[in-house]
Amino acid sequence: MPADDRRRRRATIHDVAAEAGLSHGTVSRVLNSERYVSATAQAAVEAAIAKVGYVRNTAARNLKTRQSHAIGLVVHEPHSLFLEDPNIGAILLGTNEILSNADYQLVSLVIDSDRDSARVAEYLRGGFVDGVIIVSARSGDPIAHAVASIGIPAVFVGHPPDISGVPFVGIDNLSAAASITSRLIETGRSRIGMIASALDRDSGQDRLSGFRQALGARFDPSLVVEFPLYSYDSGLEGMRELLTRDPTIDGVFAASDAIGAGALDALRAAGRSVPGDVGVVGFDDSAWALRCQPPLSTVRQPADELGRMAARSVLAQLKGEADVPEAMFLETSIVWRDSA
Amino acid sequence: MPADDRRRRRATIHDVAAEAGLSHGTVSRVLNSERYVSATAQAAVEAAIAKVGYVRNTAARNLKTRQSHAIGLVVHEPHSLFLEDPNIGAILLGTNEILSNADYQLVSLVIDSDRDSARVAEYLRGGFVDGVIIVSARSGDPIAHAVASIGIPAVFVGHPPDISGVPFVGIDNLSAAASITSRLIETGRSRIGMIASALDRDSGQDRLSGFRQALGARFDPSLVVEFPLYSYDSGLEGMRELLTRDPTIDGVFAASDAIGAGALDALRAAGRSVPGDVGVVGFDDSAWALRCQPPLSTVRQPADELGRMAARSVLAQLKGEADVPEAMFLETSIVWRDSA
DNA sequence: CCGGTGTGTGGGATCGTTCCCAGATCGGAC
DNA sequence: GTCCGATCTGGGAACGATCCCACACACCGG
Repeated sequence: MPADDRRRRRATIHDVAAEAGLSHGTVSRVLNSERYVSATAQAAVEAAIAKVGYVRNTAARNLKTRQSHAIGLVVHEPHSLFLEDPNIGAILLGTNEILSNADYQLVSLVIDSDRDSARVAEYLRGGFVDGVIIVSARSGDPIAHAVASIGIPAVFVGHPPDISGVPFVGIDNLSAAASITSRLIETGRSRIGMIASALDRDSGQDRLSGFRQALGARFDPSLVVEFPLYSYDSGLEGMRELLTRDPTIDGVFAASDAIGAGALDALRAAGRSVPGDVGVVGFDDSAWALRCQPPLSTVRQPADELGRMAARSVLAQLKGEADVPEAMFLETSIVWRDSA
Repeated sequence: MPADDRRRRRATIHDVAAEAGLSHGTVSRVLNSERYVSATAQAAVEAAIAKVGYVRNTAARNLKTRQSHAIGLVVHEPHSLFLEDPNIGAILLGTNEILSNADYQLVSLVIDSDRDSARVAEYLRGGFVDGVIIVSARSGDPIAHAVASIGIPAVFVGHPPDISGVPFVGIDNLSAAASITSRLIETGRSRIGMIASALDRDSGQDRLSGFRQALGARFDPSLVVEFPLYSYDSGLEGMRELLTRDPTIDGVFAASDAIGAGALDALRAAGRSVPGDVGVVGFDDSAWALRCQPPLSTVRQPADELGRMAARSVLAQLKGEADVPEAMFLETSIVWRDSA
């Protein structure tokens, strides 16, 4: 391909119109599959598009329609956890699948500091995105409040306890946690602790509540330790602490698989066998669960589907659909492996 | 904030001009920090911008300048590995840091099938991005060739063996591999194998070559197994195979930390102690290395800095800088832990 | 035969920038 | 005093879509 061929002006809607022997108005109508286009015109335009190699100029479209055709995915997590947490990746992939099929672009916005937070809020206000999907918002999250005040279509994946009126998709963390805790009880464990996490989020709170609910009268607050992050390190440290508080502990509910993996390693280091001496269960059914020694029993949550649902919800809001549900829950299930 | 305030037309350059008592031309000059703007005009415009809350309309700018102010990050990996490989995440974060500071938007393009490949090539041709950063390209990669033919600014992170003339950033995989293999020898191992991977990429090839070079005459091809993916599963399976081929094996170089983690688990399952019976070393210094039992000795490569360098290179090309270096290498170092 | 409704098409105005050209002002050199 | 360059400013013309209005035509019922 010669150099000047590459640099050649890209074909516009007018070139297509000229090639098809029609007006640019008609071409535009075909492009947007509007009504009132004859079959012959349709065919002529399509042929012309193929012939001149036309690709729509997004900038011009965006300018005229005052839309960006982009959706922001706000992830409020440290960069390190963004890489480590497989749920976030799965949500991202699911979201992207739906959006790219609908001709929308996904823009990831990671917030790791207050400075980021202000920058992202500014970005949202600037009209760079038509809608937002917010993952793992904490209570008091400035972005969540900014979104509510800007009034742009938004969805939460999980939802902060202090915001209402914004749709969200999620799972029933409470019953899932209660359910997996019950099975820990049923397998004969009597001294059961929990390594809780992210209590400033609904997921963290609800998992703790479910645990408490399942144990009922047997609930012992001294057997609950709490850490801010759903990370391996939290599990390592949390398990050490629990062993100190009560060496006879024989069951542990880890608020995430990463925490569970840390707990298993801490137990091994302390010379306890799993599931012999101590039963351990996790949450997420992420890659962590499979790679543990022994593999972790856990709650399976459909993170990719969560992402898809969230994307569909913003798109529906964008289309102005009236009946966008405010709450959407997805089913979870328990995967029973060897750790309990 | 009342509802109609929210929906109010966004301020344009003309509103700023009116507020400042100047022309829109002058405002534009301030916005783009061009020459020939008086200090008073500058100040007046800045004050007006703050007052009316002006944010530049990207669509209009992009339309006029025929640029998108976006850079594509093409990752040629299965979705699953995209989530699992911490290097890719670190590269993404580094790239994003530089680009967002330079007012560019990062667009991630994951290729997981031939269909994706065609879609992405079309996307690049469509002018949606001004430049591309290509991660983990394989030899014969259609996107890499498409980029070369479209003639848009591009950089490889690592580089495919069959492309030249396109800048790339990378590390010296060969000497790093040779170096870590040498220390395996120095600690007294005599039957040393390797779990190689990704031989269709320069990184995979060079790590194997380095291993071979370090062993010299002691190199035994029967102690090398090879898998397509740098994954945990490759390590698990590879180690089992090596143990079958030679039960007296006492040293293993895993081509990545994920592979190393798999190898460790396979060794444990086979009842071998590490580093007692077998010494294991990895590559990457990713989160995997720290979480192994025992922690993995490995090669540290600065993946985030790789991403930053790549971003800087595309930006330099975009600015039309003449002296953009074609090859950029970053230093690696060896992290000595307990596994060897 | 006429008015009304439903289709299909053409072409102008518009979105909010950047770019460029024309003109104004100001020194300094001759 | 004149000329020339440098500095600064104003305003018109794009960029390439979408949207809307005007118009042409077909068909139908009364």
